[in-house]
Amino acid sequence: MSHTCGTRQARKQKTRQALLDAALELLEGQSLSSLGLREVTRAVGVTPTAFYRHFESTADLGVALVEEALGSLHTVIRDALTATWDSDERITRTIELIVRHVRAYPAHVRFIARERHGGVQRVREAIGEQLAQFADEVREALRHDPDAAGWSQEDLEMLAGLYVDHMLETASLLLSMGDEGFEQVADRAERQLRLVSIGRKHWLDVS
Amino acid sequence: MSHTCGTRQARKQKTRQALLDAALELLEGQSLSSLGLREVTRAVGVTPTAFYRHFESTADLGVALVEEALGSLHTVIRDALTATWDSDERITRTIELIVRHVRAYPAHVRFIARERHGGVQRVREAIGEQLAQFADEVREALRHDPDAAGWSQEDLEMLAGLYVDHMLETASLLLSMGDEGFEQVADRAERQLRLVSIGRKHWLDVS
DNA sequence: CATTACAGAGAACAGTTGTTAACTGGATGA
DNA sequence: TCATCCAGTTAACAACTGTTCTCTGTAATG
Repeated sequence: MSHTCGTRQARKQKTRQALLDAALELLEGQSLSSLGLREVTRAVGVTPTAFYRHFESTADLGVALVEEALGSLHTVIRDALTATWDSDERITRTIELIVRHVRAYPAHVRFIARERHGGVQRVREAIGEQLAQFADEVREALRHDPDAAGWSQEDLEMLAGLYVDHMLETASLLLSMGDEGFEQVADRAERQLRLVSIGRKHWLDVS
Repeated sequence: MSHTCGTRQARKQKTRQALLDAALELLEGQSLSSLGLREVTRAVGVTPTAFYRHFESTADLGVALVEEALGSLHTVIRDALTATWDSDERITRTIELIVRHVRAYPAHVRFIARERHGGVQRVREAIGEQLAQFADEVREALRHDPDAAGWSQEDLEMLAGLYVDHMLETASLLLSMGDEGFEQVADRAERQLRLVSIGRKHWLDVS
């Protein structure tokens, strides 16, 4: 790597980011548990030993990638939750947000979908924690939703989990489709959310 | 390997199965894309070169594992679909079937959950095809269900997809829990299915 | 200006990998 | 009975892996 410009910390963070970027790109064709340290440094153009200045293993790098990938998703979710749309428009807008996010950060989405159940324990755990936090926020937002008034805490969690899982499932399904299938998948996901929405309206009728 | 007993074909299938079993066990701690050919043969106790008599690569072995793992799931699904329970009992029984299957074949479930979005394309495709077939069967069963009478083909597919995805999500969530969390997860999954069921009953009211 | 801190380079290590080729010996089939 | 087949072995190959140690040059610190 060139030692040409910028302050010390800045240059360090630059190569760190380069390592993350290169890893993310390499992970399009394999899973984290087969990602080699040398492979990453070779793609960046630095010595294998330089890797240790930033991460102590590829699993460690994976955890960093989780924060990067789910950090961007986090803002998207907060936006979707705080917006005050009516029930029907909210579904349409949410799907639109997902589609937009998949188009904007496909590698991030792929990484999360792949490593969520992947072969590296620490990374699985990191993703699990973040997703649990997402579910908590969704549940909290649902508490102030008129369509979920009077629901028990357990039922709110149940619904929040359904939404988070469905979001991830939709995102990774969008990824696996070419651009021509986007609309079809998005439409199906929208109808699925609508079905759930109808179930919500009549949930207290029976239980 | 010992050349001691059985006919020729039988011994060949025996080591083939041993390779599959060993691979499945090794895959509990990593993903397929990092599974080495030598690693598998070492676990079985045969020479690396013997591997080529059965598979041409670990990806090839992975495809074979897909058939084995989803073959057993297939019978479970058929049983659940053909049984004629009423709507409420069907949900309870279905969850019970999933729980039982996860307990009986945890390694199979883990493999499918991990490699469904994993790093090996051919295996992803093989799983995708099988799951699409599952969804087709579910959709066909839904066609004769009174609670889905008058639904369009697209809506039936939408619902079937929701069910298949939810089944897999539930199964892999059960896997990641210790035995003590089983009941809780199963209960939540059951309520989620009930929510969807309520949505089904009122689907035609609005669309 | 002199000193220290430290990101990255360089070289070497033991161990592993996938793959090839030639070989062995017991089951198979005429 | 004898020739054939073929699952598995043996040996060797170049290439690659993670990790350690020593070194270099520049930015930061006083």
